[in-house]
Amino acid sequence: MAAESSPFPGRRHDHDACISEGLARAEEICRVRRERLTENRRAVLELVLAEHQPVGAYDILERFDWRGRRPAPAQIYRALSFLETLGIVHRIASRNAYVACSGPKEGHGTVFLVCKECGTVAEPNGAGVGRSVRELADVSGFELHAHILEVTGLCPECSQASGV
Amino acid sequence: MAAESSPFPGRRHDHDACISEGLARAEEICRVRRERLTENRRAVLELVLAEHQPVGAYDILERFDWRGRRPAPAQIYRALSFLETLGIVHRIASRNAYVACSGPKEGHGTVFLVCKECGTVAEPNGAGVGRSVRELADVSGFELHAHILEVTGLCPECSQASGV
DNA sequence: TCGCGGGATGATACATCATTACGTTTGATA
DNA sequence: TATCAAACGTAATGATGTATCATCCCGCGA
Repeated sequence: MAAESSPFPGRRHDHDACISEGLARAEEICRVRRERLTENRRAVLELVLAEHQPVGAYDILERFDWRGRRPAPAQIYRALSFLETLGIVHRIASRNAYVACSGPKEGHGTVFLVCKECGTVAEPNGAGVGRSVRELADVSGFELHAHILEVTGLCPECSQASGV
Repeated sequence: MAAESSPFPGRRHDHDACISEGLARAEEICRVRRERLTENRRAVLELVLAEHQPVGAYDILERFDWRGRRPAPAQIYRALSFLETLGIVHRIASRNAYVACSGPKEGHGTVFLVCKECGTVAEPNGAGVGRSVRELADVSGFELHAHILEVTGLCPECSQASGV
């Protein structure tokens, strides 16, 4: 049952589907917000979507060889911050790296499970944590604006591989 | 009652006491663990304790003018990571900066309330959040090792000043 | 007290991550 | 098609964090 509700992508999931879903979501959000998903932004998003591990901006830069040209860091960062405002890419502060949002679940973008072993990042439903955070803020007299929780440990697969 | 249990240091708290308590704790921990609180480490700790705002490593570097010499970054980082292993300094990843631990409460080092306005960081009791995180990890099949929650918003004083 | 060994330091260089500045291009729209 | 704001291309620079290695210092045993 844990496996069923696990937010981790299985070893053998259809990754092409992840990518096309991610792109489709981006297009939809841009359409609604009347923003432009330019070639640059789309290319950066594809490179972030390509893995479930967080990717550094300079990693993207290296992999980015769009028509033989090679962009400067600023270009990558511009695309990344645009994609962040759209909520389809999140920054993992503890790693100075970026991951694609795994879906528009409740509390998405607030909780990240980061595997120490394989680096995979999962984004579980953060509703429960969200409640705890609101309580805590209330009690502390703190006016809550946002929160991010980064959890480190071992993902189901790496945990099995090492522990058992 | 919110004020009573607020983890934020009041405007007029005895800050010298904060500093000497912090140093005393560090000495005690070092004594127990048979580690050395060298002059460097103590100097860095004092500079981190000097404020309730997170301090960047290079800020420390600038303020550090120990007998006219000027240390290199590595020295600051070495002291900081030592102090982190002791648990008396914590890194605020979202700010690339460091704060002194406000005390050995339950769940200390796991939750930080960061004021957008004045930058003050408070470290509330993270037990409730800790439970949510364990539940979440369980459900996700994730082997939990550590977690850090960074909450942004307005501290009680800034909230009063701006909102009301 | 001497000297040995491991941890801490001092110093240089370098690696990595991110932003600023500014002129040019592009695309929506009036 | 003229216009203007947004996005791009490019160079430079700033901010943060590590690697390396010779040297120093302190606790500890002879």
